[in-house]
Amino acid sequence: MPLMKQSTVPTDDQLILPLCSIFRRFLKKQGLKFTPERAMILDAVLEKEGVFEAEELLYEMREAKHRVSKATIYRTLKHLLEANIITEVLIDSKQAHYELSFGRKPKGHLVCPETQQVIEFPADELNEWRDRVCAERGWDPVSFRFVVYGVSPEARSAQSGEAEDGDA
Amino acid sequence: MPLMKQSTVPTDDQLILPLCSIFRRFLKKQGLKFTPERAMILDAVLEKEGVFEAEELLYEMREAKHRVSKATIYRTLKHLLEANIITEVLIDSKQAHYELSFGRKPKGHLVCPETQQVIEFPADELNEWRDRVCAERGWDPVSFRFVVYGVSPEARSAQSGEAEDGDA
DNA sequence: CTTGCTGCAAAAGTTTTGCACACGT
DNA sequence: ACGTGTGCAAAACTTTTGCAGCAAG
Repeated sequence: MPLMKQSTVPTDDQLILPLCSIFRRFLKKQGLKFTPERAMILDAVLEKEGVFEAEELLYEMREAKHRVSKATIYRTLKHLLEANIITEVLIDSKQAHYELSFGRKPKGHLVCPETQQVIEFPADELNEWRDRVCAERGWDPVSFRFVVYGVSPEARSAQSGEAEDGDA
Repeated sequence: MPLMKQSTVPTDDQLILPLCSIFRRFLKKQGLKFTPERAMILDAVLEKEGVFEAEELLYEMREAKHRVSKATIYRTLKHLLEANIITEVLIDSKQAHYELSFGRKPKGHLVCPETQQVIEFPADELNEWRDRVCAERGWDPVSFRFVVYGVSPEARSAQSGEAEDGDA
């Protein structure tokens, strides 16, 4: 495989350095600083596959003996959002869920409330919807979220045991 | 167009009675009771146009001299969700937003984070997406949420005053 | 009557903030 | 050096829950 700049969707490893500098540049532009804590948090975010939560990051960084406070995690997530490196995924209203989004095509999420499963699926075609909906009203499109709720096979089998519904 | 039972979307007034009995029937089926508080909350929900929050209901019912506690509102909203009379609209992760959904076609939501505006738009065609996404993975489709984020014209003009971005 | 319901206030869970000190730039 | 950042713990907020008395079926 010959050398290529970064054309197709890069793997995680290929992503780490570019994202690091992108974040750095973003921070500098805002007059903010690139601290070890922020670097560590970005690293932790890059490790994650799919959706994650703030508390999850905190826990994993503690495991890895990295001392970062909850407050710093929340503060940094905010910057990562502004830098468009991560995105909020709206799964439930109780808690924020995030996902690495930099350089990736838009994704939808298939969620099973019973089992808490979250499956990602490609949803780039919905950009057309996004643009049309905005255009029709004179808005500038920014992004979209598409979440499908369903019953996963796992939930369905788990459900078998519980008689409940019976229609009127 | 010959006579039809209740084909088109009914107006709010037409909705009140049916929904009341539907809620009643739902409660009975679950062995729950139809109390004045629950009736009042359902009424308040029917008054709302578009998206609303729990705290909003509480406030408005206080205004109307209806004594209902916060706890009861939350508890009732939960039942209304189960009865499929209202739906959670996922706009941000901080707070739950609800919307009357009974007998209505699926809607999408256009949100401007700057101005807090929320505009509803028809999105029934996305049911096909929902079904396809589920079918491809052996899930049973339940529902979906489609939220588009954008900058509203109002936000754009408000923004004019603030110089900030300038690219690197 | 029996069982569930309400209100209150306290609890729980997530996210934010004030402050004193420490550290990138 | 200056201006931000960090950790900690307390605060802020939304939502849930335990309990004693009350009301629907």
